[in-house]
This record gives sequence, C-alpha cells and structure tokens, in this order.
Amino acid sequence: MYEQLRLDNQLCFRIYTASRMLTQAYRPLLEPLGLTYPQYLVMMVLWEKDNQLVGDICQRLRLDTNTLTPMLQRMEKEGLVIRTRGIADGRQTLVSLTRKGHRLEEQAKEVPSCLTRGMQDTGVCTEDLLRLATTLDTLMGIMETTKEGQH
Amino acid sequence: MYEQLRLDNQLCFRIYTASRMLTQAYRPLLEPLGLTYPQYLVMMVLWEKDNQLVGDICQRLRLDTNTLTPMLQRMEKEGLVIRTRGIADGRQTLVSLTRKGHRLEEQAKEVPSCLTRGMQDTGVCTEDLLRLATTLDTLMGIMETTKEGQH
DNA sequence: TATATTTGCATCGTGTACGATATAATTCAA
DNA sequence: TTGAATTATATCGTACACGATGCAAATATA
Repeated sequence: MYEQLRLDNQLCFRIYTASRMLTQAYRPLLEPLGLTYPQYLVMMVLWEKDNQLVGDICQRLRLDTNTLTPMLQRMEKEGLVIRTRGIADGRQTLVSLTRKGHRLEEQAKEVPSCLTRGMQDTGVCTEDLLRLATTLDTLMGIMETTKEGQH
Repeated sequence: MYEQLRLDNQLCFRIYTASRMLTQAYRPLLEPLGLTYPQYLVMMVLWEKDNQLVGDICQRLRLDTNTLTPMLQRMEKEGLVIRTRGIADGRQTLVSLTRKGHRLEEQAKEVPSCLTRGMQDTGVCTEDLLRLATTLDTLMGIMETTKEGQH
C-alpha cells in the first residue's frame, strides 16, 4: 500500500469532486434558464462582450473548438446565439447574442447570490474562499507553464 | 453589466478549469498505463482494498452507477478488473483486480511524484496546498448538506 | 405467503471534454 | 503568382457525467 496512492491524499481528486458537486449545485438554478453549466459560462463571456469569435471564447474558457463548436450549435438551435461567418476573414465564425440571449442576463443575475446564500453561516469565511481562488490561480499558472515546457 | 456575472469573479469557474487542467496534466503520465484519470481513481480505490462492490466504489468516488458501470465494463475488457455477481445478494456486483490490475500499482506509484516534481520551486508552498485541500473539504461538506436539504 | 416496496445495478439519451483529423480561407515564399 | 505552410473552425471517435428509466433480487407488509 503506497501512501502516495491513497485517494484521500490526492488534491486532484478533491478538485475533481468539488467541480462536479458545484456543477450539480448550479443545475437546479440554471435549469429554469434552459442552460447547462458550460453553456452558462459561454453566456457570461458573451454578456461581458457581445459579438466574439469562436477563438475568443475558446481562449477565455480554455476550451477547444471541438468542445465549443457543437455546444454553440446547440445554443444556436435554442435561439440563444447566432453564428455568422466572418466578413473580413472567411475562416472565422462570429458568435452574437440573440434578443432572447440578452434577456436571459436579467434572470441569470440572481444565480450567483442564490448559490452563495446557501453557504451563509456555514463556517467558510470569505477570506478562506479568496485564498482558495488565489491558490488555484497560482496552481493553474504553474500547470500552464509546465505544459508549454513539454513542447 | 452585472459584477456578480463576471467570469473572473466565479470561484466555480476556477475549480472547473483547474480540474480540467489537472486531468490534462495526468494524461501523459497515465497513458503509458493505459488508464484515463477516472479509471485511475477506480484503481486507487481497489488498490486500497480489493474486492469491492460497485456501490462501495460509487460512494467512495461520489459517482453514480450510470457512470461507473460502463467504465468498469471497459476496464474489464482491458483486463484490469473482473466483475462477478454477488453470491449472498444476487443484486450486487463484486469488482476485483486481475493480476494485471495488481501489477499496475507498481508503475502507478511513480505517478504522483512525477506530477509534483513539475511544481517544485514554483512558488506554491505545501502549506498553501494543505489549506486548499481543507477549504475544499469544507466547501464540499457544505454542498453535501445543502443538497440533502432540498429533498 | 402473496404482494408491494425497496435496493443494487444496468441501460438509455443527451451533453460535455478532448485527441485526431479534415477543410476551407489566408498568408507566405519561391 | 502559384504552390506550400498556416490558421480558424468543424467533424469524428471515444470516454466520461448524469437525469431518467428498467429490472431482477431482496425485503417489508398485509
């Protein structure tokens, strides 16, 4: 029995599980909006700035086109976005919000607080969560650079 | 523009991205073993204790049978585990390591240190990572209880 | 003890993730 | 300027995740 292979010693398993649990926590809040969690992320990117290229969204969410293209196609079918071929550069695809997609922001703005409310008075202080965010940013920065080192 | 909908303010997005990046970091280490990251988790559970029920593994990894059953079937086809119907209780399925599955532990024991080595001298101290783990545990504990409150 | 309920697992359908490959538009180079 | 590399997306195949449903074995109940 190797100590380093114990599940409880795996930071990665914690992050993996926390990620799934958070997505599940979002589900009941996003279902009324007709969004999955990854789609909600795309919408946040577009609410921040409309009319973005597929590549822009890829960069922002750190997802590749092989994940985003089908997702955007589903969102287009749902009437949330429109995909138009680039005029200047014919290879590009521009993603824009529809009126429906824009309106959804009003409903979505309640989602974050709904999720946070459930965590009030439960022992996690804001300070802990800020530190969590900072450490994750550091960790991701490292993984970003070590990944590049492999090329 | 609602401040609470800014992507950079989303703790969940950080955890979601960190989880994907970590899985990607594991990939080149696990590929020689013929394992995906979720399969590696199953193997860790079985290396800790052989001959476990599907339900035991589900509980440990917080995954449902609709995820694990197909995964275990693939692993059985790869010759890593054997699934046998429970004798005492005919509904149960017992998952056991094959000789090949056992042997894999010897190779796998190098994986965690390989991953950690790349992070040496990069600014994240062990203390930060321990705090990260603690906060995540607290967070998951909260989500566990608030989820139950919905029933 | 016959039937209703529960339990443990499997199956199905949809939506991500992601490596690999394809394709068309653009740019580079000879 | 024409063919070769590059770039921006798209498509394909495989493997998760997970809600919903199915099913047989076990248990509870009348």
